Amino acid sequence: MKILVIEDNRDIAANLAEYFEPLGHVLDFAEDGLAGLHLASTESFDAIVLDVMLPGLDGFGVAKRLRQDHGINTPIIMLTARDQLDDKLEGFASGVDDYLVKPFSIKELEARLLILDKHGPAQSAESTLHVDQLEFDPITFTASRSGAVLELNPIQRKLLQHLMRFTQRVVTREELENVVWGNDVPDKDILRSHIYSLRSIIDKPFDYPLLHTIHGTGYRLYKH
Amino acid sequence: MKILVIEDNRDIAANLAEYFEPLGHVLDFAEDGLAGLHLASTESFDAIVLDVMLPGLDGFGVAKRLRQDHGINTPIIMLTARDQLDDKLEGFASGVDDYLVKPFSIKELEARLLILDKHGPAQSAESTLHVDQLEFDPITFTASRSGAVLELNPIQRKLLQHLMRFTQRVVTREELENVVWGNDVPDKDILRSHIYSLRSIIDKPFDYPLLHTIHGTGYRLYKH
DNA sequence: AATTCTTTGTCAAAACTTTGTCGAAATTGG
DNA sequence: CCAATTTCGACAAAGTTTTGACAAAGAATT
Repeated sequence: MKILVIEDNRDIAANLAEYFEPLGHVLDFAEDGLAGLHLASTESFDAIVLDVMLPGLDGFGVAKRLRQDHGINTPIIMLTARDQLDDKLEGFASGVDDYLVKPFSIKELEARLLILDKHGPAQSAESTLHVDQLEFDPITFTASRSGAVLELNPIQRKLLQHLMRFTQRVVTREELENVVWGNDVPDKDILRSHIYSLRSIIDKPFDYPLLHTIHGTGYRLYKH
Repeated sequence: MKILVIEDNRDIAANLAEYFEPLGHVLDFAEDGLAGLHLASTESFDAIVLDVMLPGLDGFGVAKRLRQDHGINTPIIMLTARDQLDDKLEGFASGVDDYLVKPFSIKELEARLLILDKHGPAQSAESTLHVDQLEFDPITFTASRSGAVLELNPIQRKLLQHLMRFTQRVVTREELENVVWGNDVPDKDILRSHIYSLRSIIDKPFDYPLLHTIHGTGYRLYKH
């Protein structure tokens, strides 16, 4: 497993390294929120261990920005101090998958990391998305426009789901690329092809388009 | 949602309360099997979270007596330790609706509770399952399509049962693998073979297929 | 308003991945 | 030991993703 540890306390970081590296895991470290955010959004990890208290950008900020600005859904385990228990709620709201209260047993951390690795980030039951005549049900993976069923392949599905979730704002190309390929984005132009094929399914057969290009930035899905 | 938590570990109970109560759910707690049984049979809950290991009457006993002696079919999610996975079958036989292996991510529990809430106790493991012309009786383990009896071996049975229980959503390969083999999944390609043999029994002899492939993800059993 | 430059759209063929098929070998349980 | 079940492997079929070349649209510069 490749794990990113965002933690400013060097003792804790060193302990984690000592325990996990001999087990064959690869750890990367960041000592503050911004450095962590940068690493997390440019490289690909199986999990992120994130302290709440960090110099500069705190843990919530990191989690929120990773999820919202970069479309990255690598599982995150948050470390909180016992007197910050209320923070857990804020943590879950910012997209954290699990938390541990400090001081924690390193074995417990290991167990939870393994669970996240195996089951992936728990997608809490999402409900059907609507944008004008468009409908997408993330449970059955069925999409339709004005009642007509749309056949989507996996990439088109991911793009549509993300665009529908954030219909109220412009979605950047980079963000879409992260949603589809994680941090291993293949080539600059490939997204264009997929947007084209998505359009030919969700827009072309209908009266007016819903997927609009924001030149120089990205796309936005909405009724004009 | 009103949820009964039957769990003797106070840390776990406290964590559940901290996470779920601010979300607007109401939790009741019991610290042993008998107390849980009493609460569950005198009050009404939307779901029960039940630990296997309890002082006195264990989780299976609670589930069995709730279902059999009290006729209560409130959805039950069972919490099992990692080394008790083999108990799963016993659990389903006692009327448990779903499982989580400890330690678990609280978000995963939330997701499963929401699913049970949405699809209700009608989906409980004990009642006959119907999907279009397909029928499966989980008590006698007999399956039929349009009245014709289908002979299934154990793996085919588990696959069909799971697919029928979750007919309303896409079931991932990984999930099916876990259902059949627990956490010791043998090899990537074996599930394919079993799906093939399941299809040749439940679909091939009939007019139209019910088991559909969701490319890149898994399968879904439904009438198109 | 014409030119150049950059970004985005279009499309089909090639490369690649995932899934289906089925016989044979290995394993399991009565 | 035998019969049923499960695993395994190899190839075929189906489906998906990438690639590249050119066209069209939009922005910037003169």
